[in-house]
Amino acid sequence: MNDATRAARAHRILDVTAELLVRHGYKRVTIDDVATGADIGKGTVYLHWRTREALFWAVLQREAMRMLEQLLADLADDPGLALPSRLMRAIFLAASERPLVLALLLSDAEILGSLARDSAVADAQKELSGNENYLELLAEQGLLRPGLTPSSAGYVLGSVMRGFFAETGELSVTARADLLHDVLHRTLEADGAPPATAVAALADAVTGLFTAIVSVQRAQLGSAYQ
Amino acid sequence: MNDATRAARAHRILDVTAELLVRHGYKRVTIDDVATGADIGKGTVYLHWRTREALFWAVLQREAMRMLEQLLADLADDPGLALPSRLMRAIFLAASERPLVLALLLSDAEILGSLARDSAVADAQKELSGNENYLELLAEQGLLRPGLTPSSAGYVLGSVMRGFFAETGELSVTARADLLHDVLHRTLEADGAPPATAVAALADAVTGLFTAIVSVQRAQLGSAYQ
DNA sequence: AATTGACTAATTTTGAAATTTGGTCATACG
DNA sequence: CGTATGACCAAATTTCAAAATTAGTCAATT
Repeated sequence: MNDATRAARAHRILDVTAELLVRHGYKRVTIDDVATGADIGKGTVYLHWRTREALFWAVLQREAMRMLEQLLADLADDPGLALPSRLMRAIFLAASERPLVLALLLSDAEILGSLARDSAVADAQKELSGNENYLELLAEQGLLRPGLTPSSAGYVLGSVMRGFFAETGELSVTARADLLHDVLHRTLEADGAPPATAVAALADAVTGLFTAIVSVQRAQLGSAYQ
Repeated sequence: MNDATRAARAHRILDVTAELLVRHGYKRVTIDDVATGADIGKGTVYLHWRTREALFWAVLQREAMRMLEQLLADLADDPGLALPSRLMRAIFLAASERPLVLALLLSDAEILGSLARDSAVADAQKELSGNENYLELLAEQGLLRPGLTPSSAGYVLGSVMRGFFAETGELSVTARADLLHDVLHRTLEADGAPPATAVAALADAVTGLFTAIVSVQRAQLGSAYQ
């Protein structure tokens, strides 16, 4: 079997697993279900992933990666999207239409199961709601509101993201996303239009950061991807 | 037995229960433990509360009430404390030194047990992190930033409060409280110093609101209180 | 009249047996 | 050949009934 066929099968397995995870939750998805759903034998699943956890984690990684790839594409057209208010609004919207990414960010025990207590999952959560490098970057480019340290800004960013993801009112997703933008813009960013050079530098750095994450994930997915 | 002695005993029971709840969590606190700790018979506990849940709920109510009473005292000296940024900062600080109020706001299942799924608890959570009346009040007094509806402001207030309570970084409690103040001030409040008359009216209304809550709770606590 | 703790019904815990499921690998297959 | 498979086994989970604990009551006691 060639690499392309093998990768296609890996993706079919991930598709089935993702579907089952969203529909039934971590505990109720068995490897037998996955194998049956993908029309293959159970042993074949283990030709791609060593354990059940590794398979489920690969599903989450692929979802997060797809979101990052979309963000990378948007970022290429519009560097201003790298600013925290706009970036977090975009992440909020993109995550809202991806149940598994949402589950990841909300630590949904029903869907994540034992992965909810995994350190890799904790890392991914941090990564997606403002990591340290990103905040240092903002500070370096003078894009942080004067008086804010990267650490304070990080706490605010983390808290606000967590709160907005967790709180589900009657408002539409876009209305909530716009409010998130407002809060972060007024709270974290300096007054006035940011200098285009700083924004460009930030966008480059964010692009590099996201690309690095995507590469690491792609490597971990191994031959299962592409 | 006169009312004062009876109330004193009720408070002793609540003291013991509060202590045990914080130390051991909901599931591990038995009525026998409480009775023994308060040096009375088990039946005596039931002379004050009909069920175990009612006793535990009374503990939480008393804690929340004490916090509100402190806020009412502070509010009397300083009407500006009724503004959302300052009020939520005060609630954040006051709750942070009250483990049971913190558990209430964080829906801590370990400490709240089955109460975590109680509707009265959900109501109390809403009450303490910005209720609807409060937001209407802000709107009426023109203290909300132009463009914000009470419902949008309510969503922001709820999300931000939830996020700040849940997120525990390396920052000190006061640093986090100050950041909470900043976020809410910049996000919810109109620019410039608020008119003293509006602030006074708001403070009066908030005082009325809190007093009403305290009265209701006091009534529910019944002869157990005062 | 107020308090109590022995008592009971209901809930929770325990543990062992039965079932399910993750992971392996000798066999079948193309 | 190398790849895919499902019968197989150990480990984990579920089941279920017996044992233990505990919420709530109330006749006896103070």
